[in-house]
Amino acid sequence: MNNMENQNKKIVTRFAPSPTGFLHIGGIRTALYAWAYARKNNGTFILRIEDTDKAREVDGSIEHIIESLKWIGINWAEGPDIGGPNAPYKQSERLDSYVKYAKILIDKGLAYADPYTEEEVEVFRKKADENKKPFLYRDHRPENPPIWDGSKPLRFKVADIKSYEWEDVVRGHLKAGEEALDDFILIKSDGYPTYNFAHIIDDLEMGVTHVMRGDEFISSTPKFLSVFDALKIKRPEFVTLPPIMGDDGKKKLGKRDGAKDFLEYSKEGYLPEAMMNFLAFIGWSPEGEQEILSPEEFINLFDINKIHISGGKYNEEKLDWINKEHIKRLKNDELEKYIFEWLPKELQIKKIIPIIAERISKFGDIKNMVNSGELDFFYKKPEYESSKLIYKDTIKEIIAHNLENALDALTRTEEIDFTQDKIKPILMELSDNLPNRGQILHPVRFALSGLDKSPDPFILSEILGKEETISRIKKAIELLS
RNA sequence: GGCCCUAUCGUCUAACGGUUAGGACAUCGCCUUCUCAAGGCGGUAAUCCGGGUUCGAUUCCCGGUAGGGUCACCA
Repeated sequence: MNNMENQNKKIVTRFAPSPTGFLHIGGIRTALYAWAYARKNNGTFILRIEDTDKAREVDGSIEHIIESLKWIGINWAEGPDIGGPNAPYKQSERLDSYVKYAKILIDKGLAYADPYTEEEVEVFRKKADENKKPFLYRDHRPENPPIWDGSKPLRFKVADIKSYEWEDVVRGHLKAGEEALDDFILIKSDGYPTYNFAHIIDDLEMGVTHVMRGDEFISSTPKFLSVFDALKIKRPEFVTLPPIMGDDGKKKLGKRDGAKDFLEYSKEGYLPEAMMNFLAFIGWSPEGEQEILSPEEFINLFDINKIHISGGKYNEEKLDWINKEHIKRLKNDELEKYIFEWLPKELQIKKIIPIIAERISKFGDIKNMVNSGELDFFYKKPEYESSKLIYKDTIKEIIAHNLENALDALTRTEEIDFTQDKIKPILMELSDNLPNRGQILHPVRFALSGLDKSPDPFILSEILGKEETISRIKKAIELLS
């Protein structure tokens, strides 16, 4: 019944992080799916900040979260930075709403002040532990609780203790026994609501139709359901996302075990559209076999019914491959912009771009290329031993002779503008008469680069230009004599 | 420990009970090649175990095992 009712409604999804630090790929993935689903259905995507735990709050988190989401290309129609019809979007500014609904529950006799201290509750808990019984607060429900004045926690009173069953878009039919129900805290003694209560009220007031979140909330869903019943409000659709496991172990990815700040990927030179592509596939796959998706293609293909049930590992090798594929698809001017950002002034040569582009999987790799000195020869004459010019066991005189021929041909050619298309035939023609092309191509390449491993001599001479190419070959001949 | 959930190549996954179990990453080999990179072609490699149901189980059911989640005045 829920399903049919919601089909005619405008889709509203939200991402509701708590400002307790940076976001890692797990959080971004949750946001991505909620955003994509709303986008695909012309719905509304809301950003809400769940800042009800003042002790764990970290300064600057909200800005950091917003920056992370914006980088990957997720935008929202309503949020703390832009406002909207359901403002405010920070739970700490919505306390009136929680109190309003709390009072409704109190009036119905479905909420009461908790007279015990934390220590006293702890004693109950320990005792249950010792008896190897699950702890339930409701086993200790006070007979005559005091009037709630805000100084004590306000607890929900489960009226109807029963087994709950519900439908999850991803997991299907789920159920839990009555031990999943308890008199949990709605509003803490500091006046802030708990997640368990606040998110229900907010989702209700903001008209959220689809709740997407990790599987850690499955266990507490019966509690939410009991509140829906108490308040007589309709359940939203539950969309449980599969966990993302760490690269190494089998554990769910978390900040404690190595999950990094999402913005680190930006600093390492990954493309935001590649990150979106990568994240999209951790927990979902489309119908076809296409693996490289633009943001538009992803939104178009996204289907919550194809979200996976079981968790997948975070695989950085796959990320690198996806990123490389996205680099290949970049327009020339975009590619230049990205690559030049990582290059020192003297290496910001247009012609060097394809050489670099096909050798990296992320732009941060350029840093290693620069630091290793393997690009220096583009602006600096190479230093090397003359023996390095020798190809296999070819005798020195032949190498020198071949270099002379190359020099001669390149000097006499009428081409002023050296391009690899023009240089290649010239050198290849010379090499045709040789027992092995390496006898001329190797010394030429080495004369130009001074490196065991480098791009081919044709592209090198194009980048270096006629004058520099000829000069370096001359120098090699001198070294051999 | 109680409750809940999950299980296909090393990894991510596809396969509305009938497929030589498909694809991708990684890996290996070959081709192209003076080296590197890129590219092309190909190979190795999987249904956790045990019972059922069925003419026929990767697929449905039960049990085991393994893994994950959760049992807060955290979200």
